[in-house]
Amino acid sequence: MTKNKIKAVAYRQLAEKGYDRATLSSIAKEVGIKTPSIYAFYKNKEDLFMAVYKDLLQDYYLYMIKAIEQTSNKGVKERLYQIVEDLCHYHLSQPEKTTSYMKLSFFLPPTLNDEVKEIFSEMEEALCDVIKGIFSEGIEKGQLKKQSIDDLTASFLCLMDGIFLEMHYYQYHTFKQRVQQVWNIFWNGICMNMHQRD
Amino acid sequence: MTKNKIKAVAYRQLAEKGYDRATLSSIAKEVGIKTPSIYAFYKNKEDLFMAVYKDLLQDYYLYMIKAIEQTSNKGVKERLYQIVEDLCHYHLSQPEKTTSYMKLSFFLPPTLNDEVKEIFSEMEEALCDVIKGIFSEGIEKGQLKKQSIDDLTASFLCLMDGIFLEMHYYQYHTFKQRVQQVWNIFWNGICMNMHQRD
Amino acid sequence: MTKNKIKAVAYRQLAEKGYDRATLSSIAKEVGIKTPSIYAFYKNKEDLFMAVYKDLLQDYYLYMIKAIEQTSNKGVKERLYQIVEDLCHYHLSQPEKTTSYMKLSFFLPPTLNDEVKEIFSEMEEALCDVIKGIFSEGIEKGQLKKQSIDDLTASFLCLMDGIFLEMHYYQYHTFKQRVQQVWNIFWNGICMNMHQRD
Amino acid sequence: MTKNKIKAVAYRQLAEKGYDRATLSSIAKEVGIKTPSIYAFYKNKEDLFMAVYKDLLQDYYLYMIKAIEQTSNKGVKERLYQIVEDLCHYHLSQPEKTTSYMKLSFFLPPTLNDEVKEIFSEMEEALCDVIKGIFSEGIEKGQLKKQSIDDLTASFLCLMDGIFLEMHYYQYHTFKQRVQQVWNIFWNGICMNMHQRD
DNA sequence: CATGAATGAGCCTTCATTCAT
DNA sequence: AATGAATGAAGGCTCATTCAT
Repeated sequence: MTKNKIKAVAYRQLAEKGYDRATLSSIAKEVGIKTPSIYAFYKNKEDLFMAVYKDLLQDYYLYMIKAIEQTSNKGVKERLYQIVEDLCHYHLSQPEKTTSYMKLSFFLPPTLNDEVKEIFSEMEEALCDVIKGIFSEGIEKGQLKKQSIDDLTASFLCLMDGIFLEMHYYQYHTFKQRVQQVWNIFWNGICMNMHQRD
Repeated sequence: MTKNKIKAVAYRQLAEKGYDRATLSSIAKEVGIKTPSIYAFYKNKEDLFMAVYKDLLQDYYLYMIKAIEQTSNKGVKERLYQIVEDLCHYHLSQPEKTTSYMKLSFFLPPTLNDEVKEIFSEMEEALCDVIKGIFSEGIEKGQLKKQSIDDLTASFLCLMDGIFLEMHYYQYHTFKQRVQQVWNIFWNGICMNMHQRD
Repeated sequence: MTKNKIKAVAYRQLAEKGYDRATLSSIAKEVGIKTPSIYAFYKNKEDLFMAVYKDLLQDYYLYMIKAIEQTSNKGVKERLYQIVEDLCHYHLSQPEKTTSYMKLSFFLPPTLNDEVKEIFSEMEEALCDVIKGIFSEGIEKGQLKKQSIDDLTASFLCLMDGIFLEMHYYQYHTFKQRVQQVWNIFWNGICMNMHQRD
Repeated sequence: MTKNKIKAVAYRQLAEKGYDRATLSSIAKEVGIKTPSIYAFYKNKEDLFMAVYKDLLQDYYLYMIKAIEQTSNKGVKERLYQIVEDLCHYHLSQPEKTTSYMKLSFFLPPTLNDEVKEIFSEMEEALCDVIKGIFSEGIEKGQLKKQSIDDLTASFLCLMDGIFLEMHYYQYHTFKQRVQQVWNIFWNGICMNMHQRD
């Protein structure tokens, strides 16, 4: 279906060049159609990229939610670690998506901003809820020190953001190593360690 | 001096709109000159933004180095915390610089990329060295657990990156709170805590 | 067809004003379209004028070759004279082409130079061959004095160049007269004149 | 004297790039001054190039007149040949002047055209007169066949134009050879050859 | 004399978009 | 559904020129 091919290319070029340099004509050329044909499927450049953005966000969201749910029968530590792992895996396995995602975050054309931000907020909230649930459980079960759940969540999300950013600077191996360390330190900071952290 | 005014405006618009949308004509208009006048001072759009970028990087670098040096007589914990504080202060006190800085990181026009990356690497290396020094000292003095210094440094930088990214999403108050938490957890993960973390 | 109309106008303006002053916008205006429309047909200003040049050279070449071939059943003197006549006729009947042709020779934008020169060389070579053939025949038949064919050809081409240049300076009548004289002198210099030149 | 240096550079660049591409700023750069400084010496770009053109024409004219006069005690053949030689020498020894001269002929900015043409005509007339004188003498002395002096002059000038144009296409050696041949043929066409041409 | 600063005019080019086919 | 043709708007840039210093 041409419509999807257009979206896919738009999305690839968004990652590569950003919104402004991802020209409708360059997209058309890569798809193998003429520029005006795009208008048969999308009202606008804005419209096209709105579709791309929505896909992008939803894709990430669905992936994370699903990944987290699959760990529901594991312990708190495993679950949290799994989330970090999943985050890494998601971005590492499709770096283009990640780049798009970043450009999306920092470089939205003003018009798109509001609508995208809304979707973004909704998603974040949902993800937050899941994570909060895990922390609640951890505290209830005595695996985590008693702490404000909101604080823990915020802290965890911050860690994920850090990792997310670093992914850009470092190469695969270096990156993996760093994730490991940050995780250890994080976990040791929040877990209920009897005499010693493990 | 017009030359500096141009650079300042370019820099403000870079933060606001990014490289592509920071038009020479829009810059000229804000400065209060006509577009071709820019060429009396800068060879190019690229040239102008190269100047902006160099300033940006150098400014940040000098600030951090100086800030760190001013803590040289304090203890390890204080020094590390101070660095985090300084990072925050730097970006919070001049959010435009930060935004520029981010756009710079993710959205360089291809030509500028190499030269900027080089400057960037040099700076990062210098910063790294300072931080490594602090960790060495901490371990020697028995304030930190014995750990690979490289690992500690990497971990600390990752934390700073996370904070850096978060600065964008959250508002002042929320942000400050999060920094606090991340810091606590980080410190507790690395310090030589006798019986209890403080 | 707009594409051809653009080329025709470009060609007229090239003759009138030369490459630099033949602005895309002035061409567009004369054609009755807006400047960017030109880009629907030609990639570039360079591209457009490349097309003009190629046409120009080919047109001249085809005309001369055809004209020469039509004299193949005549004597050497008649054939050579006919070539001179054809050259004059070609340029006199469409002076714009000639002017373009000259500007082309002396004032090519550097980029076009190489490609055009190549075409030009090919053409010249082909024309040379035909003329050499005529001289060979003339000598074999004893109508011309024995002389190096290469020299004769060179000499004849020089004569044509002279005429070509003069066409620019003088008005029709004067010019025609001069051609006559140069031809007489040339022919008398090369023909096998018994006692007297005729 | 800066004024003359400017003219010299203007003249060199005219030869190299033609009027339009010989920018005031590129001239200034080569001279080693700033663009507006040119206006201290010349009212205009047009004014500057008018000066260049006048020099060019006068230089050529003076050279030819002087060269011809120096042969006044020689025979007709020698004198005519010497003129051809001088023409060649003039252009070959300073090819830049020649190129300027040609661009001047074919590519004058419309404004300059009239004034330059006038100077040009005056010069040509003066040169014509000298040549006519030589031919008159040749006929009177019985060295040349009786022919209209105007025709002979026209014919000779045409020969010079041809040579002038060819100078552009061919390299030194080839060119010299051609000149020789054309000259022979020309002379044989006009001289009073008893039984045989020499 | 020389120049730094500034500018109006204009050039080539690209882009998103429209519309008839 | 697709495209050829066309365009308004705008962008980066160069040029000749002016003017105050």
